[in-house]
Amino acid sequence: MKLLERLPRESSGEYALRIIKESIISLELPPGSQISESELAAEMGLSRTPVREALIELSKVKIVDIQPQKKSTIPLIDYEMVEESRFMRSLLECAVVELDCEMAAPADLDRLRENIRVQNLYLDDFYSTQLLTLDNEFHGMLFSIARKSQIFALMQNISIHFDRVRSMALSSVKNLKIVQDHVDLVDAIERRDPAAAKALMEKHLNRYRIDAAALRAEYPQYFK
Amino acid sequence: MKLLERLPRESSGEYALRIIKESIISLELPPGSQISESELAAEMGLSRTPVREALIELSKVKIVDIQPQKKSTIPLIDYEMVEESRFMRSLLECAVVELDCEMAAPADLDRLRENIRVQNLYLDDFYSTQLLTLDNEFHGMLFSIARKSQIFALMQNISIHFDRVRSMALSSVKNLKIVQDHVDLVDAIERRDPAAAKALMEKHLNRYRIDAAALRAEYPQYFK
DNA sequence: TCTAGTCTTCTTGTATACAAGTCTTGCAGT
DNA sequence: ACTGCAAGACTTGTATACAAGAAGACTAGA
Repeated sequence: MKLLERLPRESSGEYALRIIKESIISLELPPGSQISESELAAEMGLSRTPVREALIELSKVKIVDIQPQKKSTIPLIDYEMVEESRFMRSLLECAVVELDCEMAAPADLDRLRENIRVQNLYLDDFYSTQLLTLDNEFHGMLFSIARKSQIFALMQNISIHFDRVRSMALSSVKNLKIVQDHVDLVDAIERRDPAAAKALMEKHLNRYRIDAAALRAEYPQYFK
Repeated sequence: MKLLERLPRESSGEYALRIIKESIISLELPPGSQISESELAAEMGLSRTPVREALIELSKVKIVDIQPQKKSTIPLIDYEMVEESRFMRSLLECAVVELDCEMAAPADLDRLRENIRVQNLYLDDFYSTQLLTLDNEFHGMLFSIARKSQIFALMQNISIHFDRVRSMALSSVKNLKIVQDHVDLVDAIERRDPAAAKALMEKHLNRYRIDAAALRAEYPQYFK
């Protein structure tokens, strides 16, 4: 478990949630592994309480499996769950980019393009965590512009299933396509072309569907 | 706060969450009111811990507002949030009934019709809680049939905003229409007619949009 | 009278102690 | 050798004690 720095004014609970979430996505807490409130708390230098709160939240979206009075584990990757997560994202994101075509102000487009510019800086970097973060921010902006931030927050939770698979799959070759998708998306929004924007988003999110089959062959121990 | 019976094998935390959620929907914890972990715990005969866990979960979907070290309140009804919630439901439910048209087995249709039959028994009842529960079960079944249960669970959380408004608006006249909608929906699914099913669902969920304006006039103190 | 400061009392946040359930391990009896 | 039971070492669940921050009231001083 990699201990990141604690952000200013971040409560212990928020800190625990952030660290655990990152560790699951980065596979430092690998699928199938057993976890313990006490152990995690000790590693992070906290008490069980905030760690427990974090685990409870993660268990709500089945990214942590709490078996009362027995044990807690990081579930194996359940392809049905990944697909359910992808289905939900696809629906919501497509609807949101359509709204964006009506609602995006010039300043919004500037912010999106600035984000993409930074994405390009990290393109060749092996440390794709940065790129993942920027990607999340990009999609978050699309929701924010359409005044659907709360939905984005909710979706983030179930998307962890998705992100975990993504972090196994990301290669710099793919990254190139992904960033280009973002460019095309912003262009479509600027042209106020909802049909094109929706189609682009659908294609964009579909890039991850193909990966799963190959990954399953490569890391069979992580799959159900 | 109405104390319901504790279900068998229900943990304190689950119990607390259920009671608090019901109390918010039924307006026994009215919008704008201040709440306190200690008070709620005392009323329910529990310690702060499980109550706190429940409040944290509810605060994630902004149906409880926790101001650290200050106070916690039940937020006023925020129409933007209700609309966001309705937007999300509409999108997901419409997509799901389309799937149901392909995926529903005869046994599934039977279970749906049985639920509707019971709905009719409670039609004239003033205690619409029963009807609300049946309605939720009905929609839950639609998700389950399409193998999208996790999405339904997630959606339930943000739907509290919606349900709170619903519980102010439900009248037996409306109930009649709602139950008829359900009948029509199941018919469309049986006919394997996704276009009709989607249209019906959209109309069905739209019934609640109209209410909000009138309610705001009637209960201005509950709105932001 | 007004203002500044402090103290009391509330809140939530965190740590710790204890309860209760589950599984394993080892020992005793057959 | 095998079976059954009991003790212990885990787990998570719950209760309680304490810390820290915020807000208001009250007092002392100008």
